[in-house]
Amino acid sequence: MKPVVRRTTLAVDVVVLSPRSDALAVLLARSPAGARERWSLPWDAPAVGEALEDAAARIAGAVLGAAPAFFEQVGTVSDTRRHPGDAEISIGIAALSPAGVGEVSGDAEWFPLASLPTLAPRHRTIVDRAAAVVRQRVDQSPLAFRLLPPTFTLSDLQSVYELLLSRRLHKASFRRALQASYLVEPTDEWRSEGRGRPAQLFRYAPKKRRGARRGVRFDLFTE
Amino acid sequence: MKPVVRRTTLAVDVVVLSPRSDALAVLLARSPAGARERWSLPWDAPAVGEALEDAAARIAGAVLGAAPAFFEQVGTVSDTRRHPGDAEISIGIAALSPAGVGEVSGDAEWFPLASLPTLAPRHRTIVDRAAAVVRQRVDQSPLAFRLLPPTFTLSDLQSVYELLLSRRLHKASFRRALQASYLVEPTDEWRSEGRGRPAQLFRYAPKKRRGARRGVRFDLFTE
DNA sequence: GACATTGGTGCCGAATTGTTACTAATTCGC
DNA sequence: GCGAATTAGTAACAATTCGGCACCAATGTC
Repeated sequence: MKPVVRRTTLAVDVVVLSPRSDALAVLLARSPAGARERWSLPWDAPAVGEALEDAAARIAGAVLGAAPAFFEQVGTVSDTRRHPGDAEISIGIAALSPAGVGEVSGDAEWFPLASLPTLAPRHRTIVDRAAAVVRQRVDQSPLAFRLLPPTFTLSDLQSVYELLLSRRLHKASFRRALQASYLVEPTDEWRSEGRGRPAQLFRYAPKKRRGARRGVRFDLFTE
Repeated sequence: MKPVVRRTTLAVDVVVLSPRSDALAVLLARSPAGARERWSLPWDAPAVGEALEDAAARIAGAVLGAAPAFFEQVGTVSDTRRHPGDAEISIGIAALSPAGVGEVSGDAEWFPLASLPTLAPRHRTIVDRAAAVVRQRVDQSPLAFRLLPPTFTLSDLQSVYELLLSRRLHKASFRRALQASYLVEPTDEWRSEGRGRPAQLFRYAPKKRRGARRGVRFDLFTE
């Protein structure tokens, strides 16, 4: 039996994540009148010939006012859970946007991940997958740097990691590991945030990594 | 502007991976006459209402003779690289099958990852992504156990990890880490492989994991 | 029975990690 | 002005983990 392709309906659903007021937040768009839920993820169909990440950039940009800097697929779903546009197939894409970037239009709003409004069931699934993927990949990929502006303090960076991992980290250990990784370099600027000692600003500038081959870590299993 | 879904053509492309003759191998199907390449990944469209992993199980099962035990999406592609059935959208799914399982039909064959025949460009992309995803997730998910039969020796397990990671591991460290993880339990069976001391057989039986919270690992970045 | 081969463990020095404590530079309140 | 509060950054130490080596165990081969 020769395989054949099938025609179906398709949507790209984008989970824009950004640190807002000390929590990891998702950008939701107000649904058009008559929808079952008041809020939904930004979504649309990709244009003909448009790459999926380009579609995600366009969709996120329309709501955020600026295109996020980083995209990652978090899974394609085809189950029976309802999609706002009744697409059979949804491609879920996480987009990371630095804190403070973008001018959210009146039809959109940031919601902390921990207190989302009701979403269409498929959108709820995609948000959960996006959060899981981001948390899983945070120490294999420089995701945290995509949630920060080009220059940042080490305390900023640590805060982002604490948001993503949902736990406190030890300052000295964090900085020691970062130092050893040659991922950041200091600038000659300093930021004064009001009270406290001013902090030096760093930028993400990964250097030559000598192969830091480590043993197998069985203790990182998530299932 | 209200978003709308778009109709498109869809295929599920499956990368069946299994250790065969001391290498990680991919199962390829002989292409029908007239195709540009002699070999291709097993693929088909999902049936209406069929979940993607179910479709992957059906597609892999038809070629392998037995359904693999584990599936994981490795990315959906919509670029212009050619698909054997000219699908606009391909959903790539990795399937892991234990060594020795299945009776490959005459129309299929195992190829070591390192020496694949020419594939349609999109299939080549999907194979590369599958290999990358499996290698990245090998110490976050019990993938290696899905490439082994229900009982196995610790040397078998270490060999699979070495195949997946493409490097040698230290025996004592490997076993120490495994011991501490409570992922396997011994059976009372032993296997004699000809020469050498017989090895005890173990089975995958993950126990209560006390939260082994570790620090951030900047040295695992892959890009 | 010596030897080769594979399985499995004990031990030790080196490297890494978690923690506590300390110093540094600034603002705030008086 | 000056000490308390606050945030940044580092030193030093103890505990743990890791990699390598050596060794013992059990089997087949000659």
